[in-house]
Amino acid sequence: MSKDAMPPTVFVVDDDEDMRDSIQWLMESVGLPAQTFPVAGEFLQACDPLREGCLLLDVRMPGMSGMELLEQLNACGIQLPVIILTGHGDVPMAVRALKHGAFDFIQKPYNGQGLLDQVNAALKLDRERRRQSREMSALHAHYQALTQREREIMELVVAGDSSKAIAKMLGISPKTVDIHRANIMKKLDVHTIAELVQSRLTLRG
Amino acid sequence: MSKDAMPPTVFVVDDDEDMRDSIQWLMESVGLPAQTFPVAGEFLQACDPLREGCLLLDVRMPGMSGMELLEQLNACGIQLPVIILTGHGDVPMAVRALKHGAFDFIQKPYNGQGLLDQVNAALKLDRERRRQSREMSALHAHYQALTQREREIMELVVAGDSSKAIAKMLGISPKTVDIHRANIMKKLDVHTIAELVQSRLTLRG
DNA sequence: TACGAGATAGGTAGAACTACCTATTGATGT
DNA sequence: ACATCAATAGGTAGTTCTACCTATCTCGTA
Repeated sequence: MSKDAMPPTVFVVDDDEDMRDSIQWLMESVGLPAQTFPVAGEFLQACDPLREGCLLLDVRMPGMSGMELLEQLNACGIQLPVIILTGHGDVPMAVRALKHGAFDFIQKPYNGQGLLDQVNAALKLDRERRRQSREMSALHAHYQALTQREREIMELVVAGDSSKAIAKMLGISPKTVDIHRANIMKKLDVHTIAELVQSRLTLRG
Repeated sequence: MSKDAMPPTVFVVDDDEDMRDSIQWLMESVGLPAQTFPVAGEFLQACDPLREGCLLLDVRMPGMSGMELLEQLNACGIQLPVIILTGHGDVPMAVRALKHGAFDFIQKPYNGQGLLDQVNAALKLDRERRRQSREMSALHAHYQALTQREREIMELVVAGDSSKAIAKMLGISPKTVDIHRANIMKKLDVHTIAELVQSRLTLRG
């Protein structure tokens, strides 16, 4: 089974074995595969950005703390939704976690159904993010197929310049600009200016 | 002085008069105008979306709670950055506030400089939001000038349909579609399809 | 009732775009 | 040395868009 065809997984990082086991049991009781790690570093090693899921993360642990791991994941650009689950939380810590993009901050002892609800919400968010990111990457692949000259001309077309105007700017024949335009449209698989502009704006402003 | 030319103001809602006075003193000591309210409802009445600033909000108060006010502001679409400032906060409350868009959640007794830092950050966010919103509103005003039929046709044009195709869809003459297109371009003050699509996409995805 | 706005539609002319075709030049890689 | 790709450019035909013009019909309002 290829990685991105694997089912969404609930990753758990907690130094307390009983806690890992009970969360794993809870998740699997509703059919959610869970994978547990006793230390943050181990998860970071094994972490694969292509794996779909969410992360249940303890804060106070030997070695790297949960907060550090959260910030590390941000720094790596890993978008996995993170639910902080801690027995020693306070308000400033919760604020800091949420400001760093944590999906939720829950205190132990956790409420089983409440935790499942949040896990499902987190998984839904991850699915949605990956769906959007897939749409982008298809466009992005096409965009990569463009030559330097084609990209240059594409920007001018998207900005609203006519072939004639572009030709004047670049000091080439309008005919050549038309050829480039045709190649751009073909490579990006769009058929009108409107679609071209839309796809360009979808790939960052 | 017109409302939007007024300086950014720090609004304070707290039922404790000493607290209001000390915050007001703190803000004015660094040249920030402050305006205080003893109850949430009073602020909601006086609240003007055009006034620039941020809101320092207590949670536990007679009448409407700070949390209710925060959610009320969201419901009204008022974007003012809100800093929750409370002596009786706990983790779930902080999580709830931040998830409802609060800018920060600070526990009393507050640290003077820390609070000022957050207030300044909140004011900066508000400035930035209003700058963007001003850019939109110029476009938006033009968009309001369009008739229903023109908007309908604009959507189709932006989607990449040709005049002929649009005419067929609406059961009218391509000529009429051209007339509408010309009116749209004139009213929105754009001169090419590319500009039209760009301005449309700037006004919501 | 008369006026203006909005939607409808036609004509004409020119500009711009699109889809085909061929062809040369220079760089890059096998 | 030969093949491929990128960039250049021309031709021709057909479609689409744009910019002017006039005109009718219907509504709601002054």
